[in-house]
Amino acid sequence: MPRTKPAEQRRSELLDAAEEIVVRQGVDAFTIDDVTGGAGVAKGTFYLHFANKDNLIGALRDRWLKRFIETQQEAAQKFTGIASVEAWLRVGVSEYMRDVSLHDVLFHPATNYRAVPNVVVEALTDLLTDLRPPVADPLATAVVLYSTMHGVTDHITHAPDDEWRMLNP
Amino acid sequence: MPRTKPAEQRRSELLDAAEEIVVRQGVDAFTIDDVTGGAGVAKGTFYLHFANKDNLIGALRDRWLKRFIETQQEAAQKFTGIASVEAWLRVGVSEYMRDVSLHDVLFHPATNYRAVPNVVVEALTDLLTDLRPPVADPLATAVVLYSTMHGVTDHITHAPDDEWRMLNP
Amino acid sequence: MPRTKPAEQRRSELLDAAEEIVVRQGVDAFTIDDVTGGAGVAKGTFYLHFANKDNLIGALRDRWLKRFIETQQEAAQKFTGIASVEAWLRVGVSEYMRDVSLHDVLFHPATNYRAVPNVVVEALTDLLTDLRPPVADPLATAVVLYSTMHGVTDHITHAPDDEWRMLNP
Amino acid sequence: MPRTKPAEQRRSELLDAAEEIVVRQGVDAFTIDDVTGGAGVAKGTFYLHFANKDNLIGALRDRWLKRFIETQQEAAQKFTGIASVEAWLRVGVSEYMRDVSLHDVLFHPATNYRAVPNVVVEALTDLLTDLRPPVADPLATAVVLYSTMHGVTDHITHAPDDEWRMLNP
DNA sequence: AATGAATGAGGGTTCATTCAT
DNA sequence: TATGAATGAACCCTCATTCAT
Repeated sequence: MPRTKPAEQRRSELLDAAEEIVVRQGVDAFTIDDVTGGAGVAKGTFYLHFANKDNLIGALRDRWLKRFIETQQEAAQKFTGIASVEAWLRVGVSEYMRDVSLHDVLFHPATNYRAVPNVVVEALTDLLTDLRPPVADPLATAVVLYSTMHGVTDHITHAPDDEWRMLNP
Repeated sequence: MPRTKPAEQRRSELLDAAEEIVVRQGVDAFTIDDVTGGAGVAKGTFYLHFANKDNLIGALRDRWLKRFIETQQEAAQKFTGIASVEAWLRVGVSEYMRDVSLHDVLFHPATNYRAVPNVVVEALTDLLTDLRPPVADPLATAVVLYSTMHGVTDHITHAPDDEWRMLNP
Repeated sequence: MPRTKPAEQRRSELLDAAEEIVVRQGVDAFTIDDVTGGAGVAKGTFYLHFANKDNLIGALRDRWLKRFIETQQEAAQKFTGIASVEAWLRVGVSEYMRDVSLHDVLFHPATNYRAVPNVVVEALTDLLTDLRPPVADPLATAVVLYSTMHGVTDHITHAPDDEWRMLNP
Repeated sequence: MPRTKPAEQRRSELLDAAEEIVVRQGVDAFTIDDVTGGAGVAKGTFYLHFANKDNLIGALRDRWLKRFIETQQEAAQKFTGIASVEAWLRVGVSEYMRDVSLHDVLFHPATNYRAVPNVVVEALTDLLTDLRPPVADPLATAVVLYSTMHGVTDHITHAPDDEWRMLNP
C-alpha cells in the first residue's frame, strides 16, 4: 500500500488536523509537530504542502470563510425579500457557534486578519443591495447587522450559564 | 544620579513601553527585552514589577478596561436619559478607535479574555437599567449596542480608505 | 533602637539563616535572597559580611568543622586509651546524623571541598598517635575508621525504614 | 554526507561529551551548550535524546553504575570464596579512582542520589550472602566494606602528594 | 512524495552582585 | 552599617524550518 496520497487530499488532511488542534487546544499549543502528528505524516511532509506556518493559517482561514459564506448563501437562496436576510443571519449565528474557538483563532489580530472578514460583510452587502424594497445604505446596514450577529454570538458563547438562561427564558 | 524610581512609576513606565510596542508591532514582536529596552531599564528590572509575561498582559488589560469604563462613565454622567446612553456609545467608539490594535491584542482569544469584556457590557446594562422610561431588556439591549459599537468601530478602523469615504461622504 | 548590630553577630545570624535554609531546602534553593530574608536584613547587607556566595559556604563549612571536631575532642577527653577512640567515633556518628543534609551540601564536590575533611582525619590521626599501646599505622587506621564512620552514617540516614530496622533489631 | 546517526550512538556521544565536561570542569560548568558543543551537534539535538538536564544526569548515573557493577561482577567471578570479595573490592577501588570527579558529581546530594549507591551495596551483600563459610551479617558487612572502599579511595585521591607517598612507601 | 534527524535563533526567567541613597 | 532597586550575564528550553536520504 502506497504511503503517497494525492496532494489535494494530504493538504486537506493537514488542514483538518490543524483545525482540530486549534479548536481543542487553542492557539498557543499550535505546533507544526502537532499538526503532522495529527495527520499521521512526518514533519517534513508539511512543507510539501504549505510554505510555512502562516501559510497554513491563511489556508485555514480561507477554507473557513468559503464554507461559511457558502452555507449562508444556500440558506438565503431558499427565501426571498427580507426573509432571505433573516435566513442569512440565522445561519450565520449557528455557524459561528459551531466553532467559535476556531473562528477566534483564525481571525485574531496576531495574524494579519485585517481584510478578511470584509468578505462576509461584502456578501451581506450584496444581499441587501438586491433587496426590494431597497435598503437605504446597504453597506452601513450590513456592517451593523454583521457586527450584531457576531457580537451577540460571542456574548452568548462566552456567557456564564445563568446569563444564558436569562436570555433564553 | 539616582537610578531608582518609585515602584509605581517604574511599573507604569513598563506598562507604557509595553503598550507602545503592542500598538506598533503587534503581539508577535512582544518581547520582555523590547519592553525593558523601551522603558530604559535592564531586563531583570521587569521581574521586580511583574511575575511574568502573562502577568504584564493582564495588567495591561486591567489598565485599559479601567480607563475605558471611567471615560465612558464620565461622559455619560454629563447627560440624562437616552442622551447619556448616546454619550456612552460615542465615547466608546472614539476610545476604541484611539487604540484598536492595543484592544485587539489585549482581548484576543489566546489570552483567556473570556470574562473580561463583560465588564463593559455590565456597565452599559447598569446604565440602561436606570433609564426612564425603562428599557424592556437591559442586558439584551446592552449586548446588541455593545456589539454594534465594537463591530462598527472595528469595521471603520480596518476599512480600506475608499470604503471609509463612502461611509463619511 | 538601632538597626545596626556588631559585625560578628550579624555575620553569625547570616550563617544561621544560611544553615537553616540549606538543611531545610537543600542546596538548589540556596539563594542570597533567602539568606538575607531569613536573617531579616536587606540583600546588600550580606556583602558587608561576606565577599560572595562561595565565601559564605566556606564559612559555613569552617564553622561546621570547628564544632564537629570540638565536640569529638570533648567526648574523647573523658576517656583514655581505646575508649577515647570509641567515644570519638560515637560522637562523630551522632553529630553527622544531626544534620546530614547540611554536611552533604557543605562538602559536596561542586564547592572545592577537597582539602577540608582531612581536618577530621588529622584529628583522629593525632588521637591514634597518642594511643598506648601504639597503633601500627595511625594515618591508615584513621582513614579506615573515618571512612567507616562516615559511610555507615550515610547508609543509615538514607536507608529505607525496614533496612534500618534490620540493622537495629 | 549524512548528518544523521543512529539514535543510540548520538545519545551515547552526548553522554560521552557530558562525562568529559563533568570530569574536566566540575559540575558548575555544566551547560547544555557545552555538552552539545562537545558532541559536535546543535543545541536542539540534545532535546531529541534527553527530556532535560536532570534527565541527562540521571542517564549518566545509570550508565556509570551499570559499568561499575558489571566490572566488579566480572572480576569477582574469576575467584571463589573470600578471594572473590577481595577482587570485587580491588576493582572497586581502581574503578573509583579512574574517575572520582565523575562519581562525585553524579552522586552529589543536590541530585536526589539517595537510593542509588545502594545498588552497589546490594551487589556486595549478595556476594557476601553466597559466601562459604557464611558471613554473620552480610548487609552490615557490606556497608562497612563499601564505606571503607569508598572512603579510602576518596582519601587517596584527594590526598596531597606527600601523604600519598606515606601510604605507598 | 515522504521522512525525521538536525538545526539554531530566540525567548522567558533566575540570581549573584553593584551602587546610590 | 544598612538598604533594596537595578543590573545583565547566563542558562534552559522551544519550535519553525532545512536537508540528506
